[in-house]
Amino acid sequence: MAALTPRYRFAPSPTGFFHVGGARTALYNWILAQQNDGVFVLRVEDTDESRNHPQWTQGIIDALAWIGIDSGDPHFEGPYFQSSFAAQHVATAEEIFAAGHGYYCDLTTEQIQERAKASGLNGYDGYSRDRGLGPGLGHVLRFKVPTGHTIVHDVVRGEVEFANETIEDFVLLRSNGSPVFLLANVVDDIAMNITHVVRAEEHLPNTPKQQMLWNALGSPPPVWAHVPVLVNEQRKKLSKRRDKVAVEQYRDEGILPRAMVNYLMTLGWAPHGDTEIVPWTHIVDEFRLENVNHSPAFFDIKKLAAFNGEYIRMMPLDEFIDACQSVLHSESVPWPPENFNFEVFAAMAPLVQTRVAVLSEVSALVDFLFTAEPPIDEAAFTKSFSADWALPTLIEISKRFEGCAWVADALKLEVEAVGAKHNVKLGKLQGPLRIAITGRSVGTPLFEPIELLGRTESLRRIHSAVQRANR
RNA sequence: GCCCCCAUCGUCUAGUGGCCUAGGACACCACCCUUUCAAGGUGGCGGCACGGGUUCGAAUCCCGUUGGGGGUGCCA
Repeated sequence: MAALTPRYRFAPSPTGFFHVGGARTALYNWILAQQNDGVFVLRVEDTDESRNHPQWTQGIIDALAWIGIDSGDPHFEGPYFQSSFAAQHVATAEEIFAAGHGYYCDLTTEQIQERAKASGLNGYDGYSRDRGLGPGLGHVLRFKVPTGHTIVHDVVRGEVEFANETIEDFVLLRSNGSPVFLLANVVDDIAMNITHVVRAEEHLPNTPKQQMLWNALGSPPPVWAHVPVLVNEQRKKLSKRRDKVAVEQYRDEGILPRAMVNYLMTLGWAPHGDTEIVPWTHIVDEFRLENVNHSPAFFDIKKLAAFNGEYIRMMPLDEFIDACQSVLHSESVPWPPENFNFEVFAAMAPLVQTRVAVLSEVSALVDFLFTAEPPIDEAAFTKSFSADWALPTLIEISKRFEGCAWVADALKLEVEAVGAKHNVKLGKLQGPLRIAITGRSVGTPLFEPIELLGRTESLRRIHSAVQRANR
């Protein structure tokens, strides 16, 4: 007998953007497919065709590509659209009915609730099981849940046992004849020879229903694995409404895909050893589904940013400069500004690289070099010039700057000389100068950018600040 | 209500009965370095939810309690 090719399905819903929780599950499936020489099957899940927009699916594929899941790879298959198999879903439901595993029911939701209230029991009581109803207007097809127990063998959690009596006869076909998600899912999984279903924990309570369906259709159920969900600070499942969850958003802010992937993999799982920053190949070698944690994990943006900072600092300089190109923008300054100069930026890049965690922070460190009139932080300005030595020393510095050699080291020496004279340390003394040049009180080392800015412009800014302080 | 899952520093985790005085990472704090801010270095703070068992021995196994989450749709 030929060995069965393992097939892992990744089944996101077609909502315009891609969820970080989904990204992690995708990664798990992708790693498993690679480890076992299997196939990663992408199926976009919605029984309602009107929601299958091509651009949404493309968004999912782009996001997958960003985190390193390549749709051109031989291990990648799809995308498939669940809604395009609707006819098959209905036909299968009818098979189930014909085989005696289902029955039609004409009760409305209100009637079911009334019966439940009257009997004191929960949910639907199986009222129509033996009424012999056929398909018809207002009739739903329900699955006849057998007696006994259903045991779900889960790679992550072990055996989970459900008493079938606690599971009501669930709907397969709506009264308008359309199939429900639960059924569509199983039919598609069987049709696509799916062998492993790795998905979020929230699906665990529905798994016995799906497993019954697999059995009713004469197929051995797949290997199940329910991984913990990602939660917000309130410990609630990450929600698109409340939380910042779009992978694309992190991409646009300058999170590096390697950092994102590495961070995501440390939620619910950890590589061996004392360091969590590990290369992707290492993760692929070491990851085991059996070792995935059982409890929900908080998606910590601060830690993500810290990982990203590490990855930024690991980059060779030219790669860093290159990565900056795509994200150089800021809200206050249109980017790239008129007088953007690549050479100048490249000269600044080494000073910037250790000072950002996210690439979008880059512009705020260099924008003053490329704008005619950098906006001035008023509060910082006032504070910097409050010392009695501030204005006189700055004037003195500007005088010295008029004649000295225009290189960073020389500029620094001039400022230090003024400091020695007034008995003010360089760290303090450079405050007013920094505000004058950059408009801010913190930033990269000062003298390199002053050199890059040039004598004329630097002096102009200093004079302008002196005037402002005099007002 | 009913069903299911979960429980180690603030957070993410290591831990699979003795290597645990519970290890690491992020965050936080202090110091060093320093041209502000970072980066880097050193150190610090901080945890096995609770109660019963089992065992010579429990973070680890069992039961219960409490707390959290999820599911329970003619949503996906």
